[in-house]
Amino acid sequence: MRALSQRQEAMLRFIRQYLSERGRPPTVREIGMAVGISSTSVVDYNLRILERDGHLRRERELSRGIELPGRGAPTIPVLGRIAAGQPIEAVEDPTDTVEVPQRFVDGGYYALRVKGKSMIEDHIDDGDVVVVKPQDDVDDGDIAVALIVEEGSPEGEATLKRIYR
Amino acid sequence: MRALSQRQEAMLRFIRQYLSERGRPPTVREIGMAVGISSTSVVDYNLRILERDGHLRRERELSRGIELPGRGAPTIPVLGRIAAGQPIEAVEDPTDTVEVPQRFVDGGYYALRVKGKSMIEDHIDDGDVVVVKPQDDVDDGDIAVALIVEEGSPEGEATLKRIYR
DNA sequence: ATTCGGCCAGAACGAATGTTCCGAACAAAC
DNA sequence: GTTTGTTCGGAACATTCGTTCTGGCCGAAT
Repeated sequence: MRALSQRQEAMLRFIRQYLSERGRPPTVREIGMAVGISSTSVVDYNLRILERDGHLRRERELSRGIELPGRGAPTIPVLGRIAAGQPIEAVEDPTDTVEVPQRFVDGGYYALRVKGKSMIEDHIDDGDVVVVKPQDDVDDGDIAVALIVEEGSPEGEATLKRIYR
Repeated sequence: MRALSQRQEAMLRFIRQYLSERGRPPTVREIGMAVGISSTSVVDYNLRILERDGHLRRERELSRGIELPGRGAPTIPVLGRIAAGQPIEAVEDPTDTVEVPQRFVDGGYYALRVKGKSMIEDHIDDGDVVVVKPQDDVDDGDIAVALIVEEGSPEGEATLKRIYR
Protein backbone atom coordinates (compact mmCIF):
# COMPACT_ATOMS: atom_id res chain seq x y z
CA MET A 1 0.00 0.00 0.00
CA ARG A 2 1.57 3.20 -1.17
CA ALA A 3 0.48 6.75 -1.71
CA LEU A 4 -1.46 7.34 -4.88
CA SER A 5 0.21 9.16 -7.71
CA GLN A 6 -1.34 12.27 -9.12
CA ARG A 7 -2.44 10.31 -12.13
CA GLN A 8 -4.12 7.68 -10.03
CA GLU A 9 -5.94 10.34 -8.02
CA ALA A 10 -7.16 11.91 -11.24
CA MET A 11 -8.37 8.53 -12.46
CA LEU A 12 -10.32 7.94 -9.27
CA ARG A 13 -11.87 11.39 -9.44
CA PHE A 14 -12.86 10.87 -13.04
CA ILE A 15 -14.41 7.47 -12.37
CA ARG A 16 -16.43 8.88 -9.49
CA GLN A 17 -17.65 11.79 -11.54
CA TYR A 18 -18.41 9.72 -14.63
CA LEU A 19 -20.34 7.25 -12.52
CA SER A 20 -22.51 9.85 -10.87
CA GLU A 21 -23.13 11.73 -14.11
CA ARG A 22 -23.75 8.89 -16.51
CA GLY A 23 -24.91 6.14 -14.22
CA ARG A 24 -22.43 3.64 -15.63
CA PRO A 25 -18.72 3.05 -15.18
CA PRO A 26 -16.32 4.38 -17.81
CA THR A 27 -14.27 2.22 -20.16
CA VAL A 28 -10.52 1.90 -20.00
CA ARG A 29 -10.19 4.15 -23.03
CA GLU A 30 -12.52 6.78 -21.63
CA ILE A 31 -10.43 6.96 -18.49
CA GLY A 32 -7.27 7.32 -20.51
CA MET A 33 -8.79 10.06 -22.65
CA ALA A 34 -9.92 11.96 -19.55
CA VAL A 35 -6.63 11.96 -17.68
CA GLY A 36 -4.36 12.27 -20.69
CA ILE A 37 -3.09 8.72 -21.15
CA SER A 38 -2.69 7.60 -24.72
CA SER A 39 -2.22 3.91 -24.09
CA THR A 40 -4.83 1.57 -22.70
CA SER A 41 -2.10 -0.54 -21.18
CA VAL A 42 -1.11 2.32 -18.90
CA VAL A 43 -4.67 2.76 -17.76
CA ASP A 44 -4.85 -0.96 -17.09
CA TYR A 45 -1.58 -0.77 -15.23
CA ASN A 46 -2.83 1.96 -12.91
CA LEU A 47 -6.24 0.35 -12.50
CA ARG A 48 -4.51 -2.75 -11.21
CA ILE A 49 -2.71 -0.65 -8.64
CA LEU A 50 -5.92 1.05 -7.58
CA GLU A 51 -7.58 -2.34 -7.27
CA ARG A 52 -4.67 -3.79 -5.30
CA ASP A 53 -4.93 -0.91 -2.83
CA GLY A 54 -8.68 -1.37 -2.41
CA HIS A 55 -9.82 1.83 -4.09
CA LEU A 56 -12.01 -0.04 -6.56
CA ARG A 57 -12.97 -3.49 -7.77
CA ARG A 58 -12.82 -4.87 -11.28
CA GLU A 59 -14.65 -7.65 -13.06
CA ARG A 60 -12.28 -9.20 -15.52
CA GLU A 61 -13.08 -9.50 -19.21
CA LEU A 62 -16.15 -7.40 -18.71
CA SER A 63 -16.86 -4.10 -20.39
CA ARG A 64 -17.10 -1.25 -17.89
CA GLY A 65 -16.33 -3.73 -15.14
CA ILE A 66 -15.30 -1.17 -12.55
CA GLU A 67 -17.06 -0.85 -9.21
CA LEU A 68 -16.48 1.69 -6.49
CA PRO A 69 -17.05 0.47 -2.93
CA GLY A 70 -19.82 2.00 -0.89
CA ARG A 71 -21.92 2.90 -3.87
CA GLY A 72 -25.57 2.29 -4.55
CA ALA A 73 -28.59 2.42 -2.31
CA PRO A 74 -29.11 -0.50 0.04
CA THR A 75 -31.77 -3.03 -0.92
CA ILE A 76 -34.12 -5.33 0.95
CA PRO A 77 -35.77 -8.42 -0.52
CA VAL A 78 -39.33 -8.55 -1.78
CA LEU A 79 -40.69 -11.53 0.11
CA GLY A 80 -43.93 -12.10 -1.78
CA ARG A 81 -47.14 -10.64 -3.05
CA ILE A 82 -50.02 -9.24 -1.10
CA ALA A 83 -53.55 -8.20 -1.98
CA ALA A 84 -56.70 -7.31 -0.10
CA GLY A 85 -58.51 -10.49 0.80
CA GLN A 86 -55.92 -12.72 -0.82
CA PRO A 87 -53.21 -14.87 0.76
CA ILE A 88 -49.56 -13.92 0.39
CA GLU A 89 -48.13 -15.72 -2.59
CA ALA A 90 -44.90 -17.60 -2.46
CA VAL A 91 -41.73 -15.81 -3.43
CA GLU A 92 -41.37 -16.16 -7.16
CA ASP A 93 -38.02 -14.50 -7.67
CA PRO A 94 -35.54 -14.72 -4.79
CA THR A 95 -33.45 -12.00 -6.38
CA ASP A 96 -36.31 -9.49 -6.45
CA THR A 97 -35.21 -6.55 -4.34
CA VAL A 98 -36.02 -2.88 -3.91
CA GLU A 99 -33.83 0.08 -3.10
CA VAL A 100 -34.64 1.69 0.21
CA PRO A 101 -33.23 4.52 2.32
CA GLN A 102 -30.60 3.51 4.81
CA ARG A 103 -32.97 3.62 7.79
CA PHE A 104 -34.92 0.61 6.51
CA VAL A 105 -32.06 -1.85 6.38
CA ASP A 106 -31.71 -2.92 9.99
CA GLY A 107 -35.14 -2.40 11.48
CA GLY A 108 -36.70 -5.73 10.59
CA TYR A 109 -38.45 -4.18 7.63
CA TYR A 110 -39.44 -6.29 4.67
CA ALA A 111 -41.17 -5.68 1.36
CA LEU A 112 -44.20 -7.07 -0.43
CA ARG A 113 -45.39 -6.43 -3.93
CA VAL A 114 -48.99 -5.26 -4.11
CA LYS A 115 -51.46 -7.12 -6.29
CA GLY A 116 -54.60 -5.33 -7.36
CA LYS A 117 -55.87 -1.81 -6.98
CA SER A 118 -57.81 -2.21 -3.75
CA MET A 119 -55.68 0.45 -2.01
CA ILE A 120 -55.69 2.85 -4.91
CA GLU A 121 -57.25 5.62 -2.76
CA ASP A 122 -54.02 5.63 -0.74
CA HIS A 123 -51.96 5.84 -3.93
CA ILE A 124 -50.94 2.21 -3.61
CA ASP A 125 -51.30 0.81 -7.10
CA ASP A 126 -51.02 -2.64 -8.64
CA GLY A 127 -47.39 -3.66 -8.81
CA ASP A 128 -46.23 -1.21 -6.17
CA VAL A 129 -43.94 -2.43 -3.43
CA VAL A 130 -44.85 -1.77 0.18
CA VAL A 131 -42.17 -1.72 2.85
CA VAL A 132 -43.61 -3.26 6.00
CA LYS A 133 -42.56 -2.47 9.54
CA PRO A 134 -43.61 -5.19 11.96
CA GLN A 135 -45.27 -3.81 15.06
CA ASP A 136 -47.88 -5.16 17.45
CA ASP A 137 -50.03 -2.15 18.12
CA VAL A 138 -51.62 -0.02 15.44
CA ASP A 139 -53.18 3.40 15.69
CA ASP A 140 -56.55 4.28 14.30
CA GLY A 141 -56.17 5.00 10.60
CA ASP A 142 -52.91 3.17 10.11
CA ILE A 143 -52.41 1.00 7.08
CA ALA A 144 -51.60 -2.50 8.29
CA VAL A 145 -50.77 -5.94 7.02
CA ALA A 146 -53.16 -8.11 8.99
CA LEU A 147 -51.87 -11.65 9.30
CA ILE A 148 -54.30 -14.51 9.92
CA VAL A 149 -52.62 -17.73 10.98
CA GLU A 150 -54.72 -20.76 10.04
CA GLU A 151 -54.58 -24.49 10.40
CA GLY A 152 -53.21 -26.21 7.33
CA SER A 153 -51.94 -22.98 5.94
CA PRO A 154 -48.36 -22.72 7.17
CA GLU A 155 -47.80 -19.35 5.58
CA GLY A 156 -50.94 -17.82 6.95
CA GLU A 157 -52.92 -15.19 5.09
CA ALA A 158 -52.43 -11.49 4.98
CA THR A 159 -54.37 -8.55 3.69
CA LEU A 160 -53.56 -4.91 3.34
CA LYS A 161 -56.06 -2.84 5.28
CA ARG A 162 -56.65 0.53 6.79
CA ILE A 163 -57.43 -0.01 10.46
CA TYR A 164 -60.30 1.72 12.29
CA ARG A 165 -61.70 0.64 15.61
CA MET B 1 -47.56 5.12 -26.67
CA ARG B 2 -49.00 1.74 -25.91
CA ALA B 3 -49.23 -0.60 -22.99
CA LEU B 4 -46.08 -2.55 -22.31
CA SER B 5 -46.02 -6.22 -23.09
CA GLN B 6 -45.19 -8.70 -20.37
CA ARG B 7 -41.78 -9.16 -21.91
CA GLN B 8 -41.06 -5.44 -21.89
CA GLU B 9 -42.13 -5.18 -18.26
CA ALA B 10 -39.79 -8.01 -17.39
CA MET B 11 -36.97 -6.29 -19.24
CA LEU B 12 -37.55 -3.05 -17.36
CA ARG B 13 -37.64 -4.85 -14.03
CA PHE B 14 -34.44 -6.68 -14.83
CA ILE B 15 -32.64 -3.52 -15.91
CA ARG B 16 -33.67 -1.73 -12.72
CA GLN B 17 -32.58 -4.62 -10.56
CA TYR B 18 -29.29 -5.18 -12.38
CA LEU B 19 -28.51 -1.48 -12.14
CA SER B 20 -29.09 -1.27 -8.42
CA GLU B 21 -27.24 -4.50 -7.69
CA ARG B 22 -24.22 -4.12 -9.94
CA GLY B 23 -23.98 -0.38 -10.35
CA ARG B 24 -23.81 -0.59 -14.11
CA PRO B 25 -26.36 -1.18 -16.87
CA PRO B 26 -26.69 -4.67 -18.37
CA THR B 27 -25.73 -5.61 -21.92
CA VAL B 28 -28.21 -6.56 -24.60
CA ARG B 29 -27.29 -10.21 -24.22
CA GLU B 30 -27.58 -10.13 -20.44
CA ILE B 31 -31.10 -8.76 -20.76
CA GLY B 32 -32.01 -11.46 -23.25
CA MET B 33 -30.59 -14.16 -21.03
CA ALA B 34 -32.54 -12.88 -18.04
CA VAL B 35 -35.96 -12.68 -19.68
CA GLY B 36 -35.62 -15.72 -21.91
CA ILE B 37 -34.86 -14.19 -25.28
CA SER B 38 -32.37 -16.06 -27.43
CA SER B 39 -31.83 -13.43 -30.09
CA THR B 40 -30.18 -10.09 -29.49
CA SER B 41 -32.26 -8.59 -32.26
CA VAL B 42 -35.43 -9.19 -30.26
CA VAL B 43 -33.92 -7.49 -27.23
CA ASP B 44 -32.90 -4.58 -29.43
CA TYR B 45 -36.38 -4.47 -30.91
CA ASN B 46 -38.03 -4.22 -27.51
CA LEU B 47 -35.43 -1.78 -26.21
CA ARG B 48 -36.32 0.53 -29.08
CA ILE B 49 -39.96 0.36 -28.06
CA LEU B 50 -39.10 1.08 -24.43
CA GLU B 51 -36.98 4.02 -25.55
CA ARG B 52 -39.69 5.34 -27.85
CA ASP B 53 -42.16 5.29 -24.96
CA GLY B 54 -39.77 7.11 -22.66
CA HIS B 55 -39.07 4.30 -20.24
CA LEU B 56 -35.34 4.49 -20.84
CA ARG B 57 -32.67 6.18 -22.93
CA ARG B 58 -29.98 4.59 -25.02
CA GLU B 59 -26.62 5.74 -26.28
CA ARG B 60 -26.00 4.23 -29.64
CA GLU B 61 -22.97 2.11 -30.43
CA LEU B 62 -22.00 2.16 -26.79
CA SER B 63 -21.62 -0.85 -24.56
CA ARG B 64 -24.13 -0.85 -21.72
CA GLY B 65 -25.55 2.37 -23.10
CA ILE B 66 -28.84 2.19 -21.24
CA GLU B 67 -29.98 4.88 -18.83
CA LEU B 68 -33.05 4.93 -16.65
CA PRO B 69 -34.58 8.35 -16.01
CA GLY B 70 -34.75 9.70 -12.50
CA ARG B 71 -31.76 7.75 -11.30
CA GLY B 72 -28.77 8.88 -9.36
CA ALA B 73 -28.38 11.35 -6.57
CA PRO B 74 -28.79 15.02 -7.48
CA THR B 75 -25.61 16.99 -8.01
CA ILE B 76 -24.54 20.59 -7.61
CA PRO B 77 -21.55 22.21 -9.32
CA VAL B 78 -18.20 22.77 -7.65
CA LEU B 79 -17.66 26.45 -8.30
CA GLY B 80 -14.01 26.75 -7.39
CA ARG B 81 -11.33 26.15 -4.82
CA ILE B 82 -10.97 27.66 -1.42
CA ALA B 83 -8.24 27.74 1.17
CA ALA B 84 -7.50 29.62 4.33
CA GLY B 85 -5.90 32.93 3.44
CA GLN B 86 -6.04 32.26 -0.28
CA PRO B 87 -8.38 33.66 -2.91
CA ILE B 88 -10.96 31.43 -4.56
CA GLU B 89 -9.51 30.04 -7.75
CA ALA B 90 -11.35 30.13 -11.01
CA VAL B 91 -13.39 27.12 -11.98
CA GLU B 92 -11.12 24.71 -13.72
CA ASP B 93 -13.56 22.04 -14.73
CA PRO B 94 -17.12 23.20 -15.41
CA THR B 95 -18.31 19.59 -15.25
CA ASP B 96 -16.96 19.07 -11.75
CA THR B 97 -19.96 18.21 -9.59
CA VAL B 98 -20.69 16.46 -6.32
CA GLU B 99 -23.59 14.30 -5.27
CA VAL B 100 -25.66 15.82 -2.50
CA PRO B 101 -28.84 14.90 -0.63
CA GLN B 102 -32.03 16.24 -2.12
CA ARG B 103 -32.39 19.06 0.43
CA PHE B 104 -29.33 20.84 -0.96
CA VAL B 105 -30.53 21.24 -4.52
CA ASP B 106 -32.86 24.24 -4.27
CA GLY B 107 -31.59 26.20 -1.28
CA GLY B 108 -28.97 28.28 -3.03
CA TYR B 109 -26.23 25.97 -1.85
CA TYR B 110 -23.00 25.70 -3.78
CA ALA B 111 -19.81 23.72 -3.41
CA LEU B 112 -16.11 24.54 -3.15
CA ARG B 113 -13.15 22.21 -3.17
CA VAL B 114 -10.85 22.71 -0.22
CA LYS B 115 -7.17 23.34 -0.78
CA GLY B 116 -4.81 22.65 2.04
CA LYS B 117 -5.14 21.15 5.46
CA SER B 118 -5.78 24.30 7.45
CA MET B 119 -9.13 22.98 8.67
CA ILE B 120 -7.90 19.50 9.41
CA GLU B 121 -9.02 19.77 13.08
CA ASP B 122 -12.60 19.92 11.81
CA HIS B 123 -12.02 16.87 9.62
CA ILE B 124 -11.93 19.01 6.51
CA ASP B 125 -8.98 17.68 4.54
CA ASP B 126 -7.20 18.73 1.38
CA GLY B 127 -9.36 17.89 -1.63
CA ASP B 128 -12.58 17.70 0.32
CA VAL B 129 -15.63 19.48 -1.01
CA VAL B 130 -17.54 21.82 1.24
CA VAL B 131 -21.18 22.61 0.54
CA VAL B 132 -21.80 26.22 1.39
CA LYS B 133 -25.08 27.73 2.52
CA PRO B 134 -25.13 31.49 2.04
CA GLN B 135 -26.40 33.33 5.09
CA ASP B 136 -25.80 36.79 6.51
CA ASP B 137 -25.53 36.13 10.21
CA VAL B 138 -23.26 33.58 11.80
CA ASP B 139 -23.28 32.20 15.31
CA ASP B 140 -20.22 31.96 17.50
CA GLY B 141 -18.27 28.90 16.53
CA ASP B 142 -19.77 28.46 13.07
CA ILE B 143 -17.52 27.60 10.16
CA ALA B 144 -17.91 30.33 7.59
CA VAL B 145 -16.69 31.34 4.18
CA ALA B 146 -15.66 34.94 4.72
CA LEU B 147 -15.76 36.91 1.50
CA ILE B 148 -13.65 40.03 1.10
CA VAL B 149 -14.57 42.18 -1.85
CA GLU B 150 -11.63 44.23 -3.08
CA GLU B 151 -10.88 46.81 -5.69
CA GLY B 152 -9.39 45.32 -8.81
CA SER B 153 -10.34 41.85 -7.76
CA PRO B 154 -13.71 41.20 -9.32
CA GLU B 155 -14.01 37.75 -7.82
CA GLY B 156 -13.17 38.84 -4.33
CA GLU B 157 -11.32 36.68 -1.89
CA ALA B 158 -12.62 34.10 0.47
CA THR B 159 -11.24 32.09 3.31
CA LEU B 160 -12.62 29.23 5.34
CA LYS B 161 -12.72 30.18 9.00
CA ARG B 162 -14.24 29.27 12.28
CA ILE B 163 -15.91 32.39 13.64
CA TYR B 164 -15.56 33.62 17.23
CA ARG B 165 -16.41 37.06 18.43
C1' DA C 1 28.47 1.11 -15.55
C1' DT C 2 24.95 -2.10 -14.59
C1' DT C 3 20.80 -3.66 -12.65
C1' DC C 4 16.31 -3.20 -10.94
C1' DG C 5 11.72 -1.47 -10.29
C1' DG C 6 8.24 1.91 -11.41
C1' DC C 7 5.87 4.08 -15.12
C1' DC C 8 4.86 4.72 -19.79
C1' DA C 9 3.61 4.29 -25.28
C1' DG C 10 2.30 1.79 -29.31
C1' DA C 11 0.36 -2.01 -31.39
C1' DA C 12 -2.12 -6.12 -31.83
C1' DC C 13 -5.21 -9.85 -30.34
C1' DG C 14 -9.43 -11.80 -28.86
C1' DA C 15 -13.65 -11.44 -26.50
C1' DA C 16 -17.61 -8.71 -25.59
C1' DT C 17 -21.18 -6.11 -27.44
C1' DG C 18 -24.44 -3.21 -30.35
C1' DT C 19 -26.49 -3.32 -34.89
C1' DT C 20 -28.52 -5.05 -39.00
C1' DC C 21 -30.45 -8.31 -42.43
C1' DC C 22 -33.47 -12.03 -43.62
C1' DG C 23 -37.11 -14.87 -42.91
C1' DA C 24 -41.05 -16.74 -40.20
C1' DA C 25 -44.95 -17.19 -36.90
C1' DC C 26 -49.03 -15.04 -35.36
C1' DA C 27 -53.20 -12.30 -34.83
C1' DA C 28 -56.34 -8.93 -36.47
C1' DA C 29 -58.66 -6.70 -40.24
C1' DC C 30 -60.47 -6.78 -44.84
C1' DG D 1 -57.72 -16.35 -48.42
C1' DT D 2 -54.99 -12.20 -48.39
C1' DT D 3 -53.02 -8.43 -46.35
C1' DT D 4 -50.96 -5.89 -42.73
C1' DG D 5 -48.62 -4.96 -38.56
C1' DT D 6 -46.38 -6.89 -34.64
C1' DT D 7 -43.20 -9.85 -32.58
C1' DC D 8 -39.81 -13.22 -32.91
C1' DG D 9 -35.32 -16.26 -33.99
C1' DG D 10 -30.93 -17.06 -36.25
C1' DA D 11 -26.96 -15.39 -38.18
C1' DA D 12 -23.60 -12.26 -39.63
C1' DC D 13 -21.20 -7.91 -39.27
C1' DA D 14 -18.79 -3.85 -37.29
C1' DT D 15 -17.43 -1.56 -33.38
C1' DT D 16 -16.19 -1.36 -28.70
C1' DC D 17 -13.39 -2.80 -25.24
C1' DG D 18 -10.30 -5.53 -21.95
C1' DT D 19 -5.99 -7.75 -22.16
C1' DT D 20 -1.36 -8.71 -23.44
C1' DC D 21 3.19 -8.21 -25.68
C1' DT D 22 7.24 -5.56 -26.73
C1' DG D 23 10.00 -2.03 -25.91
C1' DG D 24 11.58 2.60 -23.95
C1' DC D 25 12.57 6.13 -20.30
C1' DC D 26 14.22 7.30 -15.79
C1' DG D 27 15.78 7.40 -11.04
C1' DA D 28 17.64 4.63 -7.24
C1' DA D 29 20.42 1.03 -5.63
C1' DT D 30 24.47 -2.00 -6.27
